[in-house]
Amino acid sequence: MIEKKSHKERTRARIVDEAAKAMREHGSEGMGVAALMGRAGLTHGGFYAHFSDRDDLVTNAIDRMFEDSRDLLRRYLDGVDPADGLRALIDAYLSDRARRTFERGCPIAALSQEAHRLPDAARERFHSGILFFRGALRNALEAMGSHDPDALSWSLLSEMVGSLSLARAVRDEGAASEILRVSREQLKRKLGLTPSAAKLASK
Amino acid sequence: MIEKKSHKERTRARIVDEAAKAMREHGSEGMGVAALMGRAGLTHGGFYAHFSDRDDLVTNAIDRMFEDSRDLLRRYLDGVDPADGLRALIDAYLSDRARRTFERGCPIAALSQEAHRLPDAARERFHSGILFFRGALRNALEAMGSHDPDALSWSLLSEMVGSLSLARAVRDEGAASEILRVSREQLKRKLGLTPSAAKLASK
DNA sequence: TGTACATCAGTGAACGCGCGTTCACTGATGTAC
DNA sequence: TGTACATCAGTGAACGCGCGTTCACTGATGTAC
Repeated sequence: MIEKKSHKERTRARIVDEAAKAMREHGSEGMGVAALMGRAGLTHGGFYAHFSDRDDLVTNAIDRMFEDSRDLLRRYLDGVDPADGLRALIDAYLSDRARRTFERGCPIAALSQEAHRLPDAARERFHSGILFFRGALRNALEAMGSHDPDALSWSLLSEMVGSLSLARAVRDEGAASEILRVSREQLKRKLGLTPSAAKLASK
Repeated sequence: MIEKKSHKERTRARIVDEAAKAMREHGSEGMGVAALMGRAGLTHGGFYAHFSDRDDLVTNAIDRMFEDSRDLLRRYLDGVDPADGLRALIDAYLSDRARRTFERGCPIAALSQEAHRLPDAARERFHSGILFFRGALRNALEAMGSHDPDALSWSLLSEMVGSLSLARAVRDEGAASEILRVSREQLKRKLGLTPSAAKLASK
């Protein structure tokens, strides 16, 4: 049986989708209710038929962002060789494309520096999202037989988030690309994922 | 001859100091002119005797923050063995104390994720600040005879910034401390700065 | 040294504006018979 | 199938509020003589 969503449910989902996009680009405080509703093709007054207040929306938008992260992690890590998956994930996460794409990018790289200012409920979901993301990395590292996946997963996530944040902050395209390239190489080398290392291992 | 600052210059410096603190905690968009002037012991109307507009202040506050960074880098890296300096810098940057101290913390860890929204002039200074910070790390790595200081300095800065941002975003003190501890250890090991490595080298 | 005056850092009321939120209303949709 | 009615998602005017900014004014400070 196909699960039908009511008209209202679909409208609400559209608002949350737009909020998740806008927050990644303009920050949680930089997204206004009126502008958001306009992007969803509605007028601002209807907002409160869907959410108790703005904080309620922010909380839902955070969850929505981490659903994208969950999909990303599944797409790269589920049902494939964990080393291949991690290598591809690192390349995608630290790509120039990801750097330029704010709307659909990683919520941790977009919002972790303002997480401490999020309303309580939203911050709680953000926290859970970080733990989930790190858990997926940890499991992949463990599956590929890495030593100390507990530590390496935190270190990996730290450099991924920091490198993408730095690359986006820098004003020079060349420098931005270099920052990402360096971290891709350093992380793959550190985790034993370099093509050369793989070739050597298979010989 | 002692350089005397006029009363107005000292007042202006006080406003910029407070702005630099407030922006690191509340973000560049979360600092209001009236609240800021109140913190500096003044009323809001006087603001425009010192700055052309709010953007002008933000630009000056960014510069002010990176002056703190410059002082920090000098304190840890100037006139000491570069490996000792880097080790101490990493321990300080990724300390629980630094994690809790927003007001005087690293501007890159506080604002890089909103740098792309800064007014043009401020963004330019932020960019310069990042290059300066990275340059200091690069020089220290080069001085200690590290291979590829160009790449390692970017990678180091990325993990430092990412780790501190993550540790601040997480809601659990234990997890936050662990994130920092892991990156301290991983970075020192990667750069050949671990006490054990140092001991081994001196034997 | 004392008086008169110019300077100007800082005050505080006021402005237009956009924010989040409320609410009386509209009009399309689905159900009852 | 057609009509009458209830439901309720969405509209748009209005609200109080805090924002950045302006400006006429104050009053402390420093200089001229």
